[in-house]
Amino acid sequence: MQDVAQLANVSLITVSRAINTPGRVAPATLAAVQQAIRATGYVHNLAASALASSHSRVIGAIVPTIDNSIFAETVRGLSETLAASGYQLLLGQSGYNLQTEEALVQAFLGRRVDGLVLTGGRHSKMVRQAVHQSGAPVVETWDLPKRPLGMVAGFSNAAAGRAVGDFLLQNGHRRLCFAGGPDERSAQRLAGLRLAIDGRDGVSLQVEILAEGASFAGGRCVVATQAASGDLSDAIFFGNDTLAAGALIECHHRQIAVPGQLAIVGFADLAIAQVMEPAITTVRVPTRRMGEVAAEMLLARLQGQPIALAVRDLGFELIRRFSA
Amino acid sequence: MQDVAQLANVSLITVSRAINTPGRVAPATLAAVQQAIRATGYVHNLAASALASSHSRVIGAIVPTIDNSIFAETVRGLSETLAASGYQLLLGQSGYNLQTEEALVQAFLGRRVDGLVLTGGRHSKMVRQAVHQSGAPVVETWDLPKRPLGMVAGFSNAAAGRAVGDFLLQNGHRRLCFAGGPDERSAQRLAGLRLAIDGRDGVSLQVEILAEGASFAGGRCVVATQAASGDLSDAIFFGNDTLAAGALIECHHRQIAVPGQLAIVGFADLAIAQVMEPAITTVRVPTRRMGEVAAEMLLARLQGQPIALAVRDLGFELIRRFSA
DNA sequence: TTGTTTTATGTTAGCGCTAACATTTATTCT
DNA sequence: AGAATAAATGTTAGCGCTAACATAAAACAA
Repeated sequence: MQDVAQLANVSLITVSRAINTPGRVAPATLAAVQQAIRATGYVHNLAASALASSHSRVIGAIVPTIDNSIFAETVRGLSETLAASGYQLLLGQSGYNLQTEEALVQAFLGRRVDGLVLTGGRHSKMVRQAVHQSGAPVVETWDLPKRPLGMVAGFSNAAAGRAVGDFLLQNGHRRLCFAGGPDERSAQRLAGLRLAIDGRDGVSLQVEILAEGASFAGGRCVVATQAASGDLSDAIFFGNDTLAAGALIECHHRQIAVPGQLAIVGFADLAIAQVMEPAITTVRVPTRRMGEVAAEMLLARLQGQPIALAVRDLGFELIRRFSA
Repeated sequence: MQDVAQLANVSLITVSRAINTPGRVAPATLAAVQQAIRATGYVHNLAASALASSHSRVIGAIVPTIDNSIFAETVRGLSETLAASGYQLLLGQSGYNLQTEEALVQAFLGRRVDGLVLTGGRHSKMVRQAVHQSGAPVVETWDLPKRPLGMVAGFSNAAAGRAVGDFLLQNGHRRLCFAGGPDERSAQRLAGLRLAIDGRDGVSLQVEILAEGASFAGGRCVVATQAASGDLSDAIFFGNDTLAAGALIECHHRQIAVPGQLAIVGFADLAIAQVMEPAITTVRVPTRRMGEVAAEMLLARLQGQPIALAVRDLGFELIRRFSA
């Protein structure tokens, strides 16, 4: 930076300003500095900048896993929106594990990230404390926590579960099954489903918790097990379209009519839900939008703008196709 | 840090050592410092640490896109291996765009990342220069560049294309079609396929470049177009299992026999390749392994270990199933 | 014992930048 | 024109940590 300043015949701080707030530098000076930057091949050291300004322009995001198309879309929305404002994304995967999340939050806070994006509303006590203490703005996504840590860009899993339940019951299904992953959001959807069932006579509910939250094999397995035991449900609500697609495939193999013998409802409205035969009835959630909104909220907060709505319910939509 | 030092009755540097190289501090002192850290709720400032030590413990990775399960697995391997060694992942998406890659590399270098992971072997001149000048170790993945930028953890797309070509020709297919994305690696596979065809009489090759590299719709479209024009190929090699699956679905709709009328080969061996009916013949590539190996190479280099093999060909495997 | 090596800890300076205030120069108003 | 204001630039100090060297204490050898 010294070299640049010398070459442009200005002081260090003017170079700094030319980089950070070009509007506050006279056009001629700005041009000279930019010229000098090009000539010297100077690369602005953001680590030093972060230290001096206590402002890192990095946002930390933690998702359960990235190889699940579901969260990948959220990450994509996040990273693109942030990149457009010169912010970078530090990515962590918690593997649906609160301990791991804790370690990641600690590491991110140590790096003095300007903000944090978390998945879901369930966190260890230490995380709640550390985040609070750090004062960094946080956005929780993929849920509508009762006791938010900060801002929220999500939807109600419980309401979605309830909507599916109502839909299934309205269609005359009575022997229901829920099959999802071991995570909190899945549990919320189940709770919503239970709410729909509550008080209704003659309705049964079987619950399958699958270790792997999103695999074809998991969905196949649920149908296979039920079919083998001769105890097929009327309808299965899966925590994921991938599971639902797997189930559908198993139904083809066993010549189980869908939705005739077995109705299938998925979740997330992944591309595969549309192309399966029959197309899968599912719940569309604002996967990508959550990432974008989370980024926007963070960005606004960092620019000192007051956030009108700190908790944004981005909603969901039951997409009725042909599998239920 | 001052507080911690005072409470533990040691100097600043001893606290620093207790954190960074606990082995070089007497056990009793270490315990005292750790106690003090807990008592004060001290969070080590890694931004300052990075500045002082010029060692950020951050690795920057750039993939074309993350919502493609293909790269997501690589990112996952990367991030998990890095996290295990206390390194974090700064993630960027280039959108298959060299300009965007350039901007990201610049930003990452500005943050003084300790290493860089890039996808593919094609980069703008500026990127090559900047990376070289920065001296940061780099790993290129998903390809085996002729003129590597640094280390490589990949496989030969050309060889994979050639293998598919040989396989298709051996099976008597003569009117071939290649359908892939607009990226360099896809082009390499096409080049390999052409090598297999070269000099053979009576073999034709149609090429379709799809804007969206991985969608069901793209695959369907290719088959639909060919069928509509009454000019169906014998075999189509898709750049992606998602495309291949889309094609298969369109074949079902149009009652085109696979592989009888049309043979289909995919790429990547995604989960969907196994569950389609018929199961898709594809090329398995070391998706996740590339991320892990890239991380390991970087980590080794950063610890000053000499890398035995700077270019690692992780290979591929033609998985013969029933669609070709 | 005395000198030598090893181990543990401390002191000083500085990583590369920006905040906060100070100063200079240009512009506006009466 | 001269005072008042605004715009552009500069000076100083320090962000929180660690490298490099310096020193003190402990362990060892002759």
